[in-house]
Amino acid sequence: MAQDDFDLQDFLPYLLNQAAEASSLEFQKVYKDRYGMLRTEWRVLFHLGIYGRMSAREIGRRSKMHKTKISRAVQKLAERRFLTRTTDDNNRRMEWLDLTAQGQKAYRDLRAIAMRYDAGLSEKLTDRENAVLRQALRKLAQGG
Amino acid sequence: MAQDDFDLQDFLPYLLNQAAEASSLEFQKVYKDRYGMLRTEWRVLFHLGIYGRMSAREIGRRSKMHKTKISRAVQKLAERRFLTRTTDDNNRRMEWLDLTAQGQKAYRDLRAIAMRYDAGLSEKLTDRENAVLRQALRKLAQGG
DNA sequence: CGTTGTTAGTTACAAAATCAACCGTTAACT
DNA sequence: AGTTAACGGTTGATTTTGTAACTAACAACG
Repeated sequence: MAQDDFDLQDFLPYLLNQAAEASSLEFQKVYKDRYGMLRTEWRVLFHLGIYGRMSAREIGRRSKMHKTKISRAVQKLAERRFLTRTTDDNNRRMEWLDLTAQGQKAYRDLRAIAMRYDAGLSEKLTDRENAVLRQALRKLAQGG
Repeated sequence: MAQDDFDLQDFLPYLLNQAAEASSLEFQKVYKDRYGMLRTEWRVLFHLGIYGRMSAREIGRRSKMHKTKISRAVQKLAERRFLTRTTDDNNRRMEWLDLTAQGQKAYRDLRAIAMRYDAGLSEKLTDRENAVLRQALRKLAQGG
């Protein structure tokens, strides 16, 4: 009984959010239940796993997460021995973050799950939809 | 200096989230600064504005928001006289939610902004990308 | 040097989301 | 009717996030 020609399902910010939430749900269960991680935490883990050692600032630049979120995620990951922090000698404000062996292991485990999970999502879409979707999302993610 | 063939930018849950966040940012500013609303609140407002009178439960079913979020959003919107609540005579557990004149006005104002904003986002994409994107997102949003 | 500004990261406090337990009402079954 | 379960919605405690103000280290400029 629509009273209106505007449709929430066509409003991109809403639609994107619905899709994002629906499609993170199962993966969230894994990193949460199996590793007790938060979204921020697996993101930091993945940045280090994929790109190798970097600083918190650099993770922020790439992920657009706020520095306080990252700071707290790093703290927790360090407590749990998933990463180590080493202050840089030339610039003692910054720290290099490295995954420990344990961190690498968790990363590889989660990565495998992520890949399978992503493949499962892709199956819901045609090849063309997959290609165009990812392309379009990248444009939108850039912001501006 | 990737060490890895897995790319975060190809992982749909991540990519969707990046796009969702980037694309809600400016709209958020509007409903927050102009109406002091939370995301949950404009969503409730929009559901009532678009589809007309309904119960909190029905909003939850459609939006997949948790009932506590909705309950609190409804409270705030009622306090601010954007909607009224009427308990159903045949089932006194439930309430019918209706926008007040003031609520309708806020809705129409925000809807106009949303439409312009959505149009702006669409301009970043080709027609084909727009069509395929929305189609694909709807599939993903359904979950399962 | 000394002041001022910037950067990398942390902390404290307020705002919001989550989770479980809770009411009052209705439905289902005996 | 009497008991139990389910429903629609609320509340309170805890967790997580967001915002601002804060270190400590460095850089730039006089």
